[in-house]
Amino acid sequence: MMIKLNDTKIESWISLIRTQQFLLEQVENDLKQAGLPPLPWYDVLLELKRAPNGRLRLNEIGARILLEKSNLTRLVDRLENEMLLVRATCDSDRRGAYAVITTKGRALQKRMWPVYATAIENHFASKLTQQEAEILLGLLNKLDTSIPDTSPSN
Amino acid sequence: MMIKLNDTKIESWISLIRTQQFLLEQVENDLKQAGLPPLPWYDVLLELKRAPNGRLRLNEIGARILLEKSNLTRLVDRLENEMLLVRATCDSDRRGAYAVITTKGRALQKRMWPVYATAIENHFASKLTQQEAEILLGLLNKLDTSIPDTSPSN
DNA sequence: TAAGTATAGTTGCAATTGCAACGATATTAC
DNA sequence: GTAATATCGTTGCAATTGCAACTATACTTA
Repeated sequence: MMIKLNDTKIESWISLIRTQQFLLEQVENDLKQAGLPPLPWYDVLLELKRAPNGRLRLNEIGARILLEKSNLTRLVDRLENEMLLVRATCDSDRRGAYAVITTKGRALQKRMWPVYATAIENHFASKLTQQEAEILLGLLNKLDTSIPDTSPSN
Repeated sequence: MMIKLNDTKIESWISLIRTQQFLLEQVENDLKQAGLPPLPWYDVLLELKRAPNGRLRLNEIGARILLEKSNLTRLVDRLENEMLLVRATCDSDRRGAYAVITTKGRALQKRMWPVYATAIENHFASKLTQQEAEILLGLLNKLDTSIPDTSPSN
């Protein structure tokens, strides 16, 4: 069963893990240097901002960003404490809760994006040509048969 | 400064983050299902196994696998508690410590590899042709100008 | 409609992480 | 040689994560 697993494939697996970890650290670091909160905050705010009425079930957020539901609960807690979003009850399904982005939340998302974008550019995008980025994207898409899609993230 | 950052590049950035996170979760999960410890344990054991005399400065381990030094200290603590390695003092630099893999440590590494390899095959390698893996590796290498190298990992 | 099962979100707890401070050496510059 | 500085590894602490248990509500099936 391991017949097909050769060195190149192992190397690219390791490289995928390490490179992502390394780049993510750099980007998180840039955010921190700029006095901004970590990336998961951005992810949540962005998803909310994009959603109609700036509201999404916790549920749906969890599907978009890869996050355990208990961790999401607490991430939302933190954002709510900072008044970046508020929770709203859901009438159609009373087990559920909405998260609704606030003006303050929208402002923070807006403030984070240029820093995030610059970090992506510096640590990632500047190292690839346009064509290479396309190829990379294609390969990554082959790898995740089951991940929710990812549209441009500003 | 953001002139060059277009949607394809953003998408491939996001996809890199998500895909790696997703795949890593799957692989960690397989390890756990098999009753085996998490990947960082394997990484340390593998580096030690490869090193001459099965010994490495904590220092050097930290350089090979991406890990904060305080986290490494504690990871080594855990492995030492399980007697998978032992610490040894370093005479040439008395601030430092060696980690030395034990027979039990070598055995665990050997036991983990087939499970890890199968997981890599199932979640990653099987989704790429040989040629695609090579291209991916090439692109990833362009992205990390500064990561310590990664040779085949069995 | 009642019983059984599934799902949404929360909570408690233990394990892991990240960060800053520290002690002990090494290294550098004078 | 000695003071200043840097590095190695450890520790304390706060924040984050992962997991399992739990409450409340929804769905399914008979």
